[in-house]
Amino acid sequence: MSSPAQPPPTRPPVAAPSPSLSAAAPISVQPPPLQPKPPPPPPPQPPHAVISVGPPPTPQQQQQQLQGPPGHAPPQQRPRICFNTHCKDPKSDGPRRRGWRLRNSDFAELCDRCYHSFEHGGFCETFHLEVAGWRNCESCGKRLHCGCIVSVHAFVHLDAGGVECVMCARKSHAAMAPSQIWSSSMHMAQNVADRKENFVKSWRPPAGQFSSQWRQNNMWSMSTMQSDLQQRLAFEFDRPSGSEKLLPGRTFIHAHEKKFDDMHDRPTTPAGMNQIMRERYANGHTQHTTLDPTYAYTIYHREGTNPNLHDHSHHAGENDHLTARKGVTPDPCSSVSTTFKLDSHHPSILKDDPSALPAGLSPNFSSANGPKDHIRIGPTQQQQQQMASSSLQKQFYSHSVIDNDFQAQLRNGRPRMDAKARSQLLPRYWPRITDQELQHLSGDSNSVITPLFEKMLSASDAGRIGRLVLPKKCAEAYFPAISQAEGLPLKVQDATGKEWVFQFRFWPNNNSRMYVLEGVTPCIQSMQLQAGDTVTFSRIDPEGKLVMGFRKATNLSAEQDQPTKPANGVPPPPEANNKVAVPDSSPNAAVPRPIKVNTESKSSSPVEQATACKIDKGALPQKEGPGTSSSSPVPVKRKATSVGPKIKRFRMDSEESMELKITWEEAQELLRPPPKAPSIVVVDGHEFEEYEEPPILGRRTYFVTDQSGENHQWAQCEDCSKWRKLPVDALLPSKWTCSDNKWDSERSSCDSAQEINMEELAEMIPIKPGAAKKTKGKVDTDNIDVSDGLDTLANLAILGEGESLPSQPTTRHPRHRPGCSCIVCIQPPSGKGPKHKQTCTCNVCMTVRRRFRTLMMRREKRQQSEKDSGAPRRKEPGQSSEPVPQSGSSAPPASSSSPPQKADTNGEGPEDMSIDNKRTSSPVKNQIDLNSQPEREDEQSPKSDATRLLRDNPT
DNA sequence: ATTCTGCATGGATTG
DNA sequence: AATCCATGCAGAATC
Repeated sequence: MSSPAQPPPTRPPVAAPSPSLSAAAPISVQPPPLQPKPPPPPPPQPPHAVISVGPPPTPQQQQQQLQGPPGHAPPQQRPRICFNTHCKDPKSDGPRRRGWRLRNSDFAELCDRCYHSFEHGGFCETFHLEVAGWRNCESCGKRLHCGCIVSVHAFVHLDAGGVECVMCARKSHAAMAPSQIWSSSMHMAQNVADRKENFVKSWRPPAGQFSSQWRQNNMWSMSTMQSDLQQRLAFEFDRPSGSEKLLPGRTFIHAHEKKFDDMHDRPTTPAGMNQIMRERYANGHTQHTTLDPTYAYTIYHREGTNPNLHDHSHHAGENDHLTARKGVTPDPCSSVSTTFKLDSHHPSILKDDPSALPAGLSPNFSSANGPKDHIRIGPTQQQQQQMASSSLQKQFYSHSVIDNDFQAQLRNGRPRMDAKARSQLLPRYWPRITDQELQHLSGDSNSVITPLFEKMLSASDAGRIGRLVLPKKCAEAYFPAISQAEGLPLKVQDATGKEWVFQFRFWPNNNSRMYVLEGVTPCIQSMQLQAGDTVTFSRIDPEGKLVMGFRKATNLSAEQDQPTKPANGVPPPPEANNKVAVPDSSPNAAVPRPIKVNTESKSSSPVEQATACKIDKGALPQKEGPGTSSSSPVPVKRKATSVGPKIKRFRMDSEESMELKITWEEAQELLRPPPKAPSIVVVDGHEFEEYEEPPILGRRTYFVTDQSGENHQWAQCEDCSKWRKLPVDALLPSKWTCSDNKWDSERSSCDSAQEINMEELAEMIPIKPGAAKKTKGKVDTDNIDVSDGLDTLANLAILGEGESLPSQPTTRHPRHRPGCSCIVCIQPPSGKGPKHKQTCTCNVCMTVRRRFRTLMMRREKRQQSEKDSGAPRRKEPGQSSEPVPQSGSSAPPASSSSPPQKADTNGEGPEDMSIDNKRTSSPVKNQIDLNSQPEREDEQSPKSDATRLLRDNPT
């Protein structure tokens, strides 16, 4: 079912995100049983504590909010300090009124004067006039403040950049979308039954799972509604400074929501409903001037009735029914519109997108407890709600130019969906899409793209099985609800606009479910994705299409390197590899975006940033990197942990691997012959040095040729960091101090001054004049024009012409020093050019010769051994476990039993060195072949050319 | 023999 | 401790 597909004829062509967010919505609603214990009263909020870090409002607090008319004095225990940092008399007496909503779900308490300013929409003009962040509406030119929490919802971002006041945004949207949206909504409302019928053809939920059935239905026919609903819900969260942040309030909700993650078993209780209502009231979403409070109540009630996230996407049919019962005009249009305003602050709402309505009304009315739940909310509550909503609205949403309430909603509303989603989903699933990316990918400026989630492909996901495991919460939140394992086909569009149909299904697993998308192989392959790459799922509204984008893993590091984008900062440049098909920008651009999607480096919110950091740093090391949440101005209540161990795996190329790489290279440079003098073995008239011990890591030195032409090497004292000039042949241990300077008694103490100053020294060796100590691991390999590293140099020599060390395409070897004329130093990588002479005594050549001796000796031993044993075929050196006879005084197998790994394999070395090269094997290498690379090692099997050459050319 | 399918297992992560 | 989810595995289906 992975074919790019055509949706089943009988099914609506939507792979729309399901009520999921609905999931989000219900989630926000807390069922009674899970009601949190009333936390201790929040500590007094400092006047400037706009970014509230306090605990989320307790139910009691919420209740207070509900009961007390907006604008009324807050509880007495609260500090009577005006929240407005610019208030001239923050401690003035008088009641405190509720201003904008804080990120902790609470409300800024303002003195009477500031409140009035806020209420009349002149807060920013009054208090923020001198503050940065003022822009002009692209349409009407009106000045808009875009830099504070108060005004965050007074404007919308345009797809093409710039901002527009909510009024203009509303107008423009109304002009372009209504009809279609409406038709969509209406259509759904009218044909729910039919659609359901169609849908159910292939899937019929078990009896009693009505809600699921609805959700299913919604998937096909009400994706738009759903998405709208999701967005709407998303708006319930505050978005300070225009960026998403993890709100304490949300966290609070989240904590409870989590208990109900499983939409399949989400309890429905009156208490839960009440909770929801309180919350909504607190959010100021309840009513609206254009709304019928009753209707609003109904909506909430429904939601509360069924906390199931997916229930939000219920079709209009139910809504109508409910409406009728509530005495609300069943007019779809009005209801839709009303719903929108009531429940959502979603961009679409701003645009009067009716489609959202159905979604909003979706609550699972059919749920068994639904009706009862409704009933449980007594008239008193309703009244309270109405009052509260009404007043709250005034309080919070009265700044609008045209429609104060509306604008107020915008201000205080939040793309809850995203925020909520994030609160629900593990950070590793948070969509990390930048506005620019989304914009870039969004061809239709009218579309609102809402990033849903992303997932890094595991080996299994990217494998040929074609099954993409979906994070459970993501699947349940954004994909259609499924009650049967068979699942249902899901239509997904990729970045190129191509549509694919996957089978969205689940497997029973440990009393839970494991959601998978089947048939993704073709899509994955078309995107050329592999394990470690990331796929992103987003939704395009109002179409409600699911869009699947991707981001290549290779980009991760780059992304991670990007600086974190400030909350209101300029969007970072698009990531080249990010093919996220979901332009989110839309949401961002056209409307207060449900989510500031961003991801790590581009996170705009502290939380995101924190997460991002974690992803970055942690991601390398993986997920939970060092918590960076500390940097967040707001206490992040959720652990911004996880990026997942797998991610770590995939990002190994970053810091850790680099660290390893450096160490590796350094190790090569620092190899020293073992302290014990080598034995001299004579083979075929050639003397060979044979070391019994493996090489050691010595101290790094720099070889220089002074003005007089004399060669020296410079080493730094471990203790005092002074540099000492040493003879060229000095081999230093890894830990070397001035006291070990046996070559210069005058400077054999750290008390002795350095022979030359750092500036002079810096001219000779690659050190920074000011650097007392050079970090070992930070040595720039490019500057390693002088240093030692027998193995490296030897390999360089051995590799000979036409071949250079894998990562060091240079003609210089670690032992290189000015004036060195060895082949390694003078010969270009191509191998062409002057050959070093047979009499060359450079380190390279010497090492090569040494290796050659070892090899020859070994070979002789083997031959002798074979002769003795009569073995027809000699064993490979590496396989020989027999003790190697010592032909010389003590020429031990310089390197245990391993074969000469790196004897020249190309046989194309310089003529005079060719033999040596071909037959040389570094004793060092035999012990520790730090130069070797897996690939090369593979090539150098016991039957390697080197060995063969040795056999064939014993001389 | 290979691929598909469904489920189980267990390490990793979260609460 | 509970949960998630990457992966393994066995049986079935298909080539």
